[in-house]
Parts: sequence; structure tokens; C-alpha cells
Amino acid sequence: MAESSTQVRPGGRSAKVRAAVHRAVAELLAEEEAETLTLPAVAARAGVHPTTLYRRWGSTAQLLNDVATSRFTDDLVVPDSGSLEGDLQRWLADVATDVADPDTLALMRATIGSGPAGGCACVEDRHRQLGAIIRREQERGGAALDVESAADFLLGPLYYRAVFTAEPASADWARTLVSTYLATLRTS
Amino acid sequence: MAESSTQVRPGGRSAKVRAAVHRAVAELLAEEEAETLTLPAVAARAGVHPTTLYRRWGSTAQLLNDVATSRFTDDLVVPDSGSLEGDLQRWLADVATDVADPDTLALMRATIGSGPAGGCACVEDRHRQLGAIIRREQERGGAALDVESAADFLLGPLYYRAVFTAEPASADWARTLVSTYLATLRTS
DNA sequence: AAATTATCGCACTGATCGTTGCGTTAGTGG
DNA sequence: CCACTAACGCAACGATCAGTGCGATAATTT
Repeated sequence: MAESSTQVRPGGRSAKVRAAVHRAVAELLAEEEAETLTLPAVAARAGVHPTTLYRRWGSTAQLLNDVATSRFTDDLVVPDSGSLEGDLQRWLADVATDVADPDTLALMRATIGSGPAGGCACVEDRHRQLGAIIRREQERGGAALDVESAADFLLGPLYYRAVFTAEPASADWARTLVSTYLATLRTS
Repeated sequence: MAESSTQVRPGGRSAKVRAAVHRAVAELLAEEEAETLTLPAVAARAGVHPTTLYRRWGSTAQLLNDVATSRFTDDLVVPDSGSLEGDLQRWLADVATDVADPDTLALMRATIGSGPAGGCACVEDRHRQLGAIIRREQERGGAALDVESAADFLLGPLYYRAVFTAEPASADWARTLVSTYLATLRTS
């Protein structure tokens, strides 16, 4: 058989270290400026030797990307309320309350600055969730919405407010966003 | 008279240094990763001693903020086409072509990561411009739009696409964005 | 249970960052 | 033209970062 050259070993200790490092990143990002997020600082907070971070992640950008992907994947259950509007409203309200958390927002902003230009770990899973909701509506016999267009009009205003402005994006506002978006689709 | 304690001196040399540093930041941000943007690196590219940067700006965050504010203020002329839809379409198309530039986008992303949470130098002037367009429509006798709401539905999808996704936001797409937004207002 | 080896801790080193004191250059006002 | 001083260049210094070799620990397989 063709054996893999490097055999991964995600056993107890590695998982513990990984969890401690992720928690340390979240804590430091919540209380300090993003500038001070260096690998030695994270290591000191996590109670881990700095060498481990240099070996496993290499740079703060890759570490932030890892933290963001594991933080923003499978964090929201896609609801099934029976109707498209209900599904979208519950889901977008959950997204709104999620990004309203200062810690989550700090992680998003840091990931934007460090991540690769184009495509951010913060929104990949959101698009998947939105696609699942739309696909279910299609299976119900409803209209076939475009995922990208829906993301533009639903996630666009929400993330814009969260990232660029200082105003909070409440769950109620997210629900009205869904209503006006669906109304626009009916009239056109 | 009450004299100012520190007398500013924006003469030829300071302006030259400032311009060279700003240009160096733009160049490094366009070709390197945002991680490598340190004050010594900027100083070397600008042909200026690092001490000058430490004294005048202090940190990369403040330098980026300074570059962003001078880059995104008074960069777009607010058009006057006679109608609200024409004004918005021309203005948002200009904004779209602006953020479609990779260098501009890199500066935006770096500023988001380094800037203070809430309120970004990238959008402050955009809101002023949008407010001017809306105010002019009011003086014509037209409807009184809410600036924040208009920013949500116009700048929101545009900036969301630019920052979070890899897809380009074309000027044509920006124009259709304005049309659908105004159509939504008429039906409601 | 023993062997294998991925992973981590430790000590050490070179490189770069951030800061300070001091002399020089060059705008600004008299 | 001359005095004044803001702004810059220079050199030196700690502090911290980034990386490497080696031994110890513990997860995994036989």
C-alpha cells in the first residue's frame, strides 16, 4: 500500500494543546489590540512553549485562519420552520446575534486583516448554510433563489454594519432584512 | 494671545517625507503580505530613517489609519445628474471601480485589521458623500431618504463582495443595485 | 507489553523591532 | 539676512521575535 509520509496523531495531548491555544487566541483578541497578538504572547497565555506554535502554525496569519475556520464552521444549526421566510429569519437572526458578540467580531476583523485576499473563513460556512436553506425550499417546490444574490442582500448589510460601522446589528433588524428582501423578489 | 504650545511646520521637507511614506505603504501593501508591513520596512522603501516613522506615527496601526483617511477623503466627486437615481448610480459605480482596484482593497483590508473596532476610515467619507446626494434630492423636493438605510443596502453588498468574497463588484452591478433599491422604496 | 515515532519542552542563537539621546538640517518668523 | 526651533538623520541599547538542534514525553501500532 502507499503509506502516507507523515502520519498525523491527533491524540489527547495535541488536542489539549490545540484547544488551549485557540482559547488563548480568543482571549487575547478580546482584551488586547490585534497588534500585540504574537506567537510568544499566545504561547504564554496558553501555557505552551512558543516553539510548539512556531512548528505547528508558523505565523499568526495561519493560526488566526485555523482558529476562524474551527470557530465559524458548524456553529449554527440550519433551522427548518416549514417556510422559506421562517428559515431565513431564524437563521439570519442567529447570525446577527453571533456577530454582535465583541469577541466574535474581533476574531472576524483580525482574520480579515491576516487572511488571504478574497475568500474569508468567516463566510464560507455561512454560504453553505444559506445554500442548504435555499435547496430545501426548492425541494418543497418553492422558488429557486440564487445563493450569491441572497448573500449579497442578507449577509451584505449585516456584515457591513458589524465590520465598518459602530452600530449594533440586532436580531430584529435581521428579520426585517429578510422580509424586505423577499418582498423585493415578489415584485420584480 | 494664547499661543499654541507646539507649532506645526508642514513645510516642504515634512510634506515630502509624508508623501514618500504614504507611497511606500501603498506599494508594500500591494505586493507583500500585510504581516510584513513593519515601520522599518516602510522606512527602507520610502528612503527615510525608521526613527522618523516611530516619532511621527508611532505604530503601523496609526500609520495605516493616516494613509487610509487621506486616501479615502475627497477622492470622489459627488455627481449632479439631475435625478436621485442618476446621482446614486454614477456615484456607486465610481465606488465600485474604486474598490475593484487590488491596491485599494489591500489598504482597506489592512485598515480593518489594524483600526479601532467600530468606525473605519474607509467609509466615513462615503457616508458624507451619500448624505450630500440625499440632501440634494431633498432640496429638489424629492423624498427624504435615510442615509444609514441607504448605506446598508448600497454600500453593504458592495463592500461585502469586495472584502469577504473573491468575486469582482463591477460598475454595472452597482447600477442595478441602485435600481433595485429604489424600486424597493417605491413599493413599500 | 514493547517498539516506534509524532509531538512537545528546553536551551541557545541570530535577526529584527522599538526606543532614546544627541547632533544636524531646514522651514518659519523677525 | 539672522535667530529660533520643528523635524530629520545617526548611533547605540535593550527587548522581543523567529528559528534550530536535541532530549523527553506520550500516542499509536505490533
